[in-house]
Amino acid sequence: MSQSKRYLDIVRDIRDMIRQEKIKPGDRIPSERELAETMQVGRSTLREALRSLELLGLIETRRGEGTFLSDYRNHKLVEVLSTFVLQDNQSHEDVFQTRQLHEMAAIQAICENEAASQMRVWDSFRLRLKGESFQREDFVRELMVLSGNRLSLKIWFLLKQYSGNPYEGTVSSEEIDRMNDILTAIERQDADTAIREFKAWSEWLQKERVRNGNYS
Amino acid sequence: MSQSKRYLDIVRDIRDMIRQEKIKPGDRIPSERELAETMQVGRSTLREALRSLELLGLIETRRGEGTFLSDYRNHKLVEVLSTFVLQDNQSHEDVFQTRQLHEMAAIQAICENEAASQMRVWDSFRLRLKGESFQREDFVRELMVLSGNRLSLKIWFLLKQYSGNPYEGTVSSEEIDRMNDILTAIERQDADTAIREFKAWSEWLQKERVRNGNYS
DNA sequence: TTTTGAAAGTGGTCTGGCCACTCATATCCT
DNA sequence: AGGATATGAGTGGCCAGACCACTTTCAAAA
Repeated sequence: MSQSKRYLDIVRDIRDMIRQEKIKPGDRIPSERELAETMQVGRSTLREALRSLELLGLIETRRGEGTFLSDYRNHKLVEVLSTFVLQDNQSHEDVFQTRQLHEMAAIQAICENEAASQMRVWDSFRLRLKGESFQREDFVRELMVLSGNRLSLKIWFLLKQYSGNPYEGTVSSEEIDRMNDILTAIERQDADTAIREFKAWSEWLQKERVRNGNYS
Repeated sequence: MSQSKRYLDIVRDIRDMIRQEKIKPGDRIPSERELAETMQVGRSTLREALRSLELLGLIETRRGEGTFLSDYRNHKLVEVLSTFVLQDNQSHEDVFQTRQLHEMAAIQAICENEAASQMRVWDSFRLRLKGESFQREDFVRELMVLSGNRLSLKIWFLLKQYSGNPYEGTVSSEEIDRMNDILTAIERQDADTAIREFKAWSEWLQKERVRNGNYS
């Protein structure tokens, strides 16, 4: 099996090892020399696999200390991929649309959930909206979390990074009004309105970014 | 600058080289030995960078031939999603909802696209619907493709596999009626109806699977 | 007890080599 | 002459061994 490409087997083996041995983020994994021997493979080949995993942000290596399993939320993947891939307008558009798709679906889910739409979260939101340092991203992330779909949340998280911090910065006074409208619609479980308002804000923000040339 | 981690510099250098020399997808990039020399770096280090890029799907290496720049659109974003995000215990429900989400969004996109909703594809569909061997999966996949969002298509494909062939089998006569309704709605660009009908079918099918215990 | 420094362990890198494979070219046989 | 075959150059895949730079540890020295 697996004709050529030993390093790919190693990537898989390491992944399996991490699962089976229940290695948690932050834990140390065996040294390169040790792994190379147990896997019956040259150290350079093993390193090719490790470097790949490191570029993905799955592991973190510290000279003189060892190799550690890192928190997957810190992956550098998006950085690398975006610098290579995002020259393509179609890709850029696809990412935006897909991200927006998950966001709107989250709002839909929240509105359909009787309990969620009556939570105190909304009051808390409004309070924070008045504060100085309310970040756009907090607003959207909270919505994603409240949707209850963890898979969707994770996909959204990756896409967000991939498109280069689309929600960077704090909200302006105009945006506060928009957000209040969205929250109000959610509270009365009016999904259509909430989504329409959100979409309008989302696309306004996107145009704003393009105008300011906020691309990497 | 960039103390330690030469291979990261190389990743960047290669990217710059690709841009400046206007290397297009499918083109061949210099050999490992050649690159190593021009970049004043050992071949093993150079290889670590190349393997990383390969794992991301940015380049393609063929033994005996060389290294080639691969199509940006083949980036491994979704594959990464699968290994890093899908690995932990996700409920079937999350996967189902997210898959359905992408499907409904595809229908929405098709309906909003004037050209797509007037394509001949629909006639072709109807013809095939009458045939014996019409697979459920063909129907949905075609919709995903027609949506035009390749990223969404990839995510859908992944989720479909992950949930164990939800569209296995051929359509029954009852389903043919459902599908005809969906197609008709799409043709008159009635997204709401099309989505509602699709959702009904999708959830009916899901219940059918649960009843038959068709889980992987 | 505190400081120091040597040793062990680790990742980072390079060199040089061998193998397996592809391809273009030259050569040989019919 | 034309088609099959052998050869050699070029390429990626892999390995062993060697340094280097760095962090940790712990025992010896102050």
